[in-house]
Formats: sequence, C-alpha cells, structure tokens
Amino acid sequence: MVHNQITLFRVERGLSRKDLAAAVGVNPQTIGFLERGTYNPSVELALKLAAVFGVPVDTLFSLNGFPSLATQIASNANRQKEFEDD
Amino acid sequence: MVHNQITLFRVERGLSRKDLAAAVGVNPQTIGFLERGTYNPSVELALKLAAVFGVPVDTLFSLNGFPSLATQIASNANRQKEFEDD
DNA sequence: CCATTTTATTGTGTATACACAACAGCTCGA
DNA sequence: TCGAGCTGTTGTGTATACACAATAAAATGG
Repeated sequence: MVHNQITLFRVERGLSRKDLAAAVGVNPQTIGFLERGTYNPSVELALKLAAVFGVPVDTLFSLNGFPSLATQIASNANRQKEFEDD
Repeated sequence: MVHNQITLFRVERGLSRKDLAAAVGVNPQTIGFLERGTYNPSVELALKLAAVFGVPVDTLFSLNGFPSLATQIASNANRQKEFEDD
C-alpha cells in the first residue's frame, strides 16, 4: 500500500481536483481515486504531480505513510541553516 | 516518456536483474522491461527500487532524462560542503 | 434561500503493467 | 570445449490504471 499527501498539497494551493487534473493531464475522477488511495499511480503521473507542487516524489508518496504535518515541519526546521548557504 | 537510471545503479551494485527483481518482489523480465523503458512502473515499484538503492525516486526516474554521469557527479561535488554540516 | 462548485460513487471500455513460460544469443569460467 | 548464468524477446493471461459519462450528495458563496 502506498500513501500520499496529494490532498494536503492541493488544498494548500487552493486547487480543486479539476484544477490539479488539468495541470497533470488526467481526469478529475482520477485525482479523487489517487487521494483516496484507490489507485497506485504510474511513476510518470507521480513525477508530474510532484512537479506541479515543486517537491520530490518522495515528499508526495511514501511506502510507510507520513508523520503528522507538525512533525514534518518541525523536523525540517532543524535543517533550515543548510539553506542559508545558497 | 519517463527515463530511468536503473541499469546504472544495478550494475554498480553488482546485481543481476534476477537479484534486483527478488529485492523488490517482481519478475526478472519486469526489470528488463523497466530498464529498456517499455514499462512505466507504478510509483509503488518506483519507491521500492529507490529504497533498494538508497536514493530518492527522482534520482532513479525523470520526465526529462538525465545528464551524463560526469555531469551529475561534477554538479553534486559543488554541494559537498553542505554535507559537512551533518 | 438558491445556484454553483466540489466531491463521491458507480458503470463501461481500453490500454498496459505485471506474472509466467519458453527460447535464443551472449559471456565467462572450468 | 562445454555449461552456467545473464540477457533479450515473444507470447498468453489477468489485474488495474486510466478515460469518460452519469448522478447524487455536500459544501460554498451570492
């Protein structure tokens, strides 16, 4: 079983399923099936979705599930200083 | 069309297709089809393959193809100092 | 309150990702 | 030289990821 955070990223961007579907070239229902975990998408579709949100595929999809948003954000905050080198 | 570097990572690890297939739970022929680009794998299989090699999915699969190994390694060398913070 | 949008579900059809089997060519070590 | 392992291909079968249509429920905004 593969978990994903599509709904999270889509809602944060203020996109409807129809919007996201258009952005990656699939039907709106397909997005629904993906978000509910009914479909295990192709890596091509996964790459397109990740590209829309500007994140790596591994940020959108995971084999083991994702920790809470709070945990994800907090743990990432510990790496903030690395970005300051850019 | 989705490009991948499966052959590159597999050969570098000294794995046969049979070995890699066993590691991710598919048939050896499936690995062959993936390496030749005949199959567009599921994101679940992509995640398993990436996990075997210890790299992100985006390192193994790409929508736009990969630059030469020389380019990949050289451009990564420019980021070496970021790792020294760990 | 009504109208529009968004979402959920169900159905049908098609393309393809897989499994599995078979075989042929290649490489390499004994 | 032979045999074993790796690879490439071809074929058949099945499950499922998609497209598309229809409908209904829910949410949202006027």
